[in-house]
Amino acid sequence: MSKPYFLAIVGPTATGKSSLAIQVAQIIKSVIISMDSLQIYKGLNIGTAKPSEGELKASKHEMIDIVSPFENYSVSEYITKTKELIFKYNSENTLPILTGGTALYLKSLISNYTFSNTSENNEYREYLQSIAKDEQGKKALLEMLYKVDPKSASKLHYNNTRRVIRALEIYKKDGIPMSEQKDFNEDIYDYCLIGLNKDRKLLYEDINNRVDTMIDNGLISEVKGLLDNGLNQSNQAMQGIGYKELIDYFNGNISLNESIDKIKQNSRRYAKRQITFFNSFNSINWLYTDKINDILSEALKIINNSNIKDKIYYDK
RNA sequence: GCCUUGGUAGCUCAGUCGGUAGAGCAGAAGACUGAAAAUCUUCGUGUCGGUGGUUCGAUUCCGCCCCAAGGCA
Repeated sequence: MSKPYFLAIVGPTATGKSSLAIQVAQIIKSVIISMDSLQIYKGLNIGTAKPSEGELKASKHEMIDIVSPFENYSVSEYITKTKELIFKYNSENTLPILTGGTALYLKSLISNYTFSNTSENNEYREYLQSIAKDEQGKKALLEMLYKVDPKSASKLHYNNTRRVIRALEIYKKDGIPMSEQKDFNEDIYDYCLIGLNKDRKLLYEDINNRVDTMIDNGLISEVKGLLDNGLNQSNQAMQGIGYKELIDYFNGNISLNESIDKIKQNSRRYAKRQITFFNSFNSINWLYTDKINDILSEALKIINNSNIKDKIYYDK
């Protein structure tokens, strides 16, 4: 029996992943599964660079606009849903194309993280948070983790309160440390990974320009509208780049220009973090868009030489 | 033209009572298991404006020059 299979097109923001994915999807009669932690939210369109209506019509897209911006969403839910989609499309002899910049989603999928059954425990989180008020408290929290899960603790810095708390939360659930959670690290999928990147300087220029375009396209009124609907900075969806900075502007903390500069800066830093994370996947075929004329044919070449080449059906 | 205050890291500036200098921001590198566009870690050599002088030794004191801002004419 063959393994489930997919193609993924990844990379930092503003490298043309979506556009390439749509082109490939049309050629190999495929379907796109978005792999983006913010495009899942309804109403966040301009700031998340969500595909246009035309693009959404040109190819079938999954995992876009699937939750209300008032709700929280997690990797675990994403993985569960995406697995189902991969199985479903494979059963129809279709190669799904995962596209997006959320590296954790891809990593969780291909490492087959189980995430156990330890969902969030808000009461406990608040209690732990109250301990971590100052440096002493943060160190104390990490000490608590050392007592129950030294392996996880040794990998964490006491300042990374969020992760320390998460590890304690997992232990609290049923006494099994995070580092002992069953982890099926076997390759359960056949996949081909294509990464898009470009010269850092060019990438940063493109990011800056894209932010200006988003502003021209009405990002400010998009954020205003979301705020008018009752969202605020405490909503998970509003922590996205382009949203939190404009909220700071609307709250009167910074000027509009400062806000826009901050959006550009945070986008650049984000892109760098994405590159770092994706670089840790050693099976990515990188394409530098500033060095290659015909990205599409290069991408197709890679796919046709990959271990999923038998899963491509040009006509149906 | 004269007076005043400045000229130190990409930027804003601190500092050296004379022993070749350090913060914030920017930037770089990295980590990543139910918030991931999140969260976190590490990284600071630069003709101390130029040039002469004093000195064992000057970015620091003195002279002159250049540049900038403000004031007076």
